[in-house]
Amino acid sequence: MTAFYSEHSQVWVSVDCIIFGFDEGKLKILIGRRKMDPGRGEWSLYGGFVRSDEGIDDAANRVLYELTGLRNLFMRQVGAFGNVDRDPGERVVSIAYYALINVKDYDDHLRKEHGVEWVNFDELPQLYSDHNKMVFKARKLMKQKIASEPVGFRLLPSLFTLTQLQRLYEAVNGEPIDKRNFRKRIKDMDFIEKTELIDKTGSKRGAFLYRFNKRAYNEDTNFKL
Amino acid sequence: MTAFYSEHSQVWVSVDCIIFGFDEGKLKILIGRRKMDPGRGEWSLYGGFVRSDEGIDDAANRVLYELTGLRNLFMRQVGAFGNVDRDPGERVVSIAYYALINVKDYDDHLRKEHGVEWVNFDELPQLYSDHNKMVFKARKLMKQKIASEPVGFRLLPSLFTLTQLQRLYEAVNGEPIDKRNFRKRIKDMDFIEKTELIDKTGSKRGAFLYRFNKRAYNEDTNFKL
DNA sequence: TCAAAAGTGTTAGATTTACACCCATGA
DNA sequence: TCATGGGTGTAAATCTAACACTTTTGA
Repeated sequence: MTAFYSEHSQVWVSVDCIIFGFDEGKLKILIGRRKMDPGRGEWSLYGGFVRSDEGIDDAANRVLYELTGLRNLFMRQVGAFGNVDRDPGERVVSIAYYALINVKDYDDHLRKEHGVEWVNFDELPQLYSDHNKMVFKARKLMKQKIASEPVGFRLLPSLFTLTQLQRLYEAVNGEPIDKRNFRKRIKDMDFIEKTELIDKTGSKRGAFLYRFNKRAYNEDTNFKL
Repeated sequence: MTAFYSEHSQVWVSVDCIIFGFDEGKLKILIGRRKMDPGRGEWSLYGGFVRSDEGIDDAANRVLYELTGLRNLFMRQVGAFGNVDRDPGERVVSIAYYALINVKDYDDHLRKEHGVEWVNFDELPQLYSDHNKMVFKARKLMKQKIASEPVGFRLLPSLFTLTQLQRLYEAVNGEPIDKRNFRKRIKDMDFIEKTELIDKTGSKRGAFLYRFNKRAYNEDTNFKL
């Protein structure tokens, strides 16, 4: 190690994950009670320390995998949080990431093993340290992202009805959307494919199921909801 | 220190600054030749290590102040960059920040002392380590920010002509703007105040100087350029 | 038979874009 | 006098938002 480095001090670096889900028409996030000191028992995001042999994105992916058993989740960095006193124990800089998952893909048994729960986004309790700040920023970025790229599908099953899709966008935007205008816009998006399958769980009449065609999207390029 | 922390490894954390300026109708950023190993002699962003007794935002502000002698610059975090091998020497996670400054506010003597130069944004050379990635992301965020909040003024003198303002927005967006439509939009923004002062440096006829009124903006709330 | 969700077009208003000429001045 | 940048309005096109009724079917 050269003198250039050694004259400076090192800190711990961790990652914290804001995991968004969508269920029963509501936006949710995954939180749990902290099992260690400091802050034992407080509501908290799930996280972990970055190891010396892994990049920060790799660390976030590892932590997400440990928690959910899922790979290739949609994940984006929220930013670094590094106030001196943010961690009551030691100096820790934490890098927040948000991820979008389909609630149904997450094995409920595994979820309970980790002691985490889906809570409604707008009934979020106070969280450990600066986690509320992280969640706030994650939400803002996620909202922007979903409005400009078709990643909302990551929160739904691979087959979904237009009403489900509308409810999702309503939950993300926090305001109701006109049904006819919404469907008109969807019809213009060639990468949302209608199938011949019908979902009967949401209504007596039944609704057509749609699917997102990633290939068609890549060719397309225009998105605006 | 509790066992909880000590079983994990620490890393160095640094900040790197993408400093945007606007001069002669072009968007510029401030870079210099690295004066230390590793990477001595390569073009690089200006940065520094985060100290154990300062937050990361404080570190960025300190580094900006060291370099420019300016306080209260408009500054935002770009994100954390933490690939294992991003720094050829040791494991360093770096947090990038971008700042907007008025080129004329930066004392040229001080600039030379630090050995940094204003280079045209679209003639950027290859930079040290992952600094090009940082610049790319900073540019994207800055563009978004300037389109949604009136912070572009931070790149101009406090008195400016409408043509200067238009050139700035053109440089940021990378495409020409219709003069009449632009001025129409500006007229609707009450927080851009016309003064009685006239700038004769840009034309024979002279052009009215305008100023940004922050107070009027805060009351206003609507911005869209 | 009726409650509940699915599905479907049109129109007015707002926003955005395109476009061309006269003005004032210093060289 | 002429070259240069400063300043101004209108009309067409596009986009957005508002709005109500019919269909299907299980309970």
